[in-house]
Amino acid sequence: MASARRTQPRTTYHHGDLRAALIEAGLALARDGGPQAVVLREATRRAGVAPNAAYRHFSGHQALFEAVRAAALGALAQAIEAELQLAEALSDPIERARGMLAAVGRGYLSFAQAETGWFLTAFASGAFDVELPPDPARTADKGLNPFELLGYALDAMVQAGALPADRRAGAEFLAWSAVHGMALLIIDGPLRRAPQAARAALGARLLRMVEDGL
Amino acid sequence: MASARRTQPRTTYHHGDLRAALIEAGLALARDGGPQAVVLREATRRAGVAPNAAYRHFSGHQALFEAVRAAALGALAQAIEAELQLAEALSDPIERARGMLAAVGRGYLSFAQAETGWFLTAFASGAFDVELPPDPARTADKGLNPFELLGYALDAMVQAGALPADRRAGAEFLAWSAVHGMALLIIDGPLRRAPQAARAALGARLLRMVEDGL
DNA sequence: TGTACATCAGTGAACGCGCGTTCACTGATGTAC
DNA sequence: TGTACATCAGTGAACGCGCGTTCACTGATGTAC
Repeated sequence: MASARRTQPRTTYHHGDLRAALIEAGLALARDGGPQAVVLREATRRAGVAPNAAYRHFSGHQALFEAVRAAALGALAQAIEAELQLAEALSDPIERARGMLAAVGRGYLSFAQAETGWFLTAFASGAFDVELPPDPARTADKGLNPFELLGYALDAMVQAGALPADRRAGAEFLAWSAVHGMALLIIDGPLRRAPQAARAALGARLLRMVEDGL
Repeated sequence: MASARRTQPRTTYHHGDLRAALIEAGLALARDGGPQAVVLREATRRAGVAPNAAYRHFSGHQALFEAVRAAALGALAQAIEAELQLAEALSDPIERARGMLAAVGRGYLSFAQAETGWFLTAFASGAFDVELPPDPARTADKGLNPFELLGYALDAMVQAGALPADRRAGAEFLAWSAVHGMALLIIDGPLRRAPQAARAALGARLLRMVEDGL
């Protein structure tokens, strides 16, 4: 079942960059197994190394997991930022701001569907405490985490006059709730078997609801 | 750590109602440990019975878990229905319908906070397939699951003219997304440490957003 | 009403599993002189 | 430039853990005659 799929055997005694290799392996495990699949022993197997070698680089399983989670969160940030960039190019300020908010939502929902394992890993218990990883390859350009990107879009809404300033406070939580909830309905809930088109339509409707309702 | 806390030893060889006792024990485990804590061996320990005795009543761990989950879902339905009943007493039709929708949301959010373990168990992977348990003690009066209760409130909205009929279809998913997402932000997300008053205020604001945005 | 016996609900002991983690170790690296 | 040696990154073997599950069994129940 859990095939080892280790990389080609090393020729050197030292690995080179075991820490990165373990995170990479953990990321691969998370990708198609979610948080539960991030298993220290399997990560070392894939890195072609004895299980206890991991303890040179992580204090234990928990520490490895946190690193993997941070990386997954970084991947989500990158996905959102990619969507965001398209919207930021718009010239009309209001359209631009609205587009940005929708982009964050769309990026979030697409990522949840395209990278379900990472998504669930990113938000495994306690995930919201996690800082973005300093690794520039995984941190998106703006250096913001997904939550902060949402705030960024909301700020743009206020600046453009598309959102009354007195509704700005706490608006992240409302928008995030809606989108996060729908992501879970899609991943594991009643929308699990809904066709892609139906999901997309509901997603768009949800984003409109948020925009109107904020 | 996981203290056995078994009930007083049996005097009879036969247990009496082991099936119910195991579900009850599983429910207790879920209550303060979430879905992960529903462990077959521990449930038998608490029922004062050998581990394999469970196999007389359940095909395996999975089947026991499903039963526990169904019961947890039933408890949520009951909590929602209790809120719902208050709102149904209102005389003005529009106020009544609006009150019902808000009641479902409030019931959902309160349950998530008051019975976090059960809440997470009810929505553990694949939960939405689960039928309500036939056990009348756990099934709420209307015999509807939480999702259906939400639909019931939305129907009332349409009947009262508080929601355009053409927006009715799929409205469950939008409302559910918002409320479910906020429940998770509260349980495990950035609102984890928010004071109770702040949560309640955000919850009310979220429900208003849903109502306006639907 | 009493007895034979099939059926049912439990017991006791053991299994293999894969995990995270610890121990004492060895091979490789790089720095001081 | 060469050598001694501290330091670092890996190895190999083993641990205990608790789990779900299986096996052959025994005690209790209830039904047929």
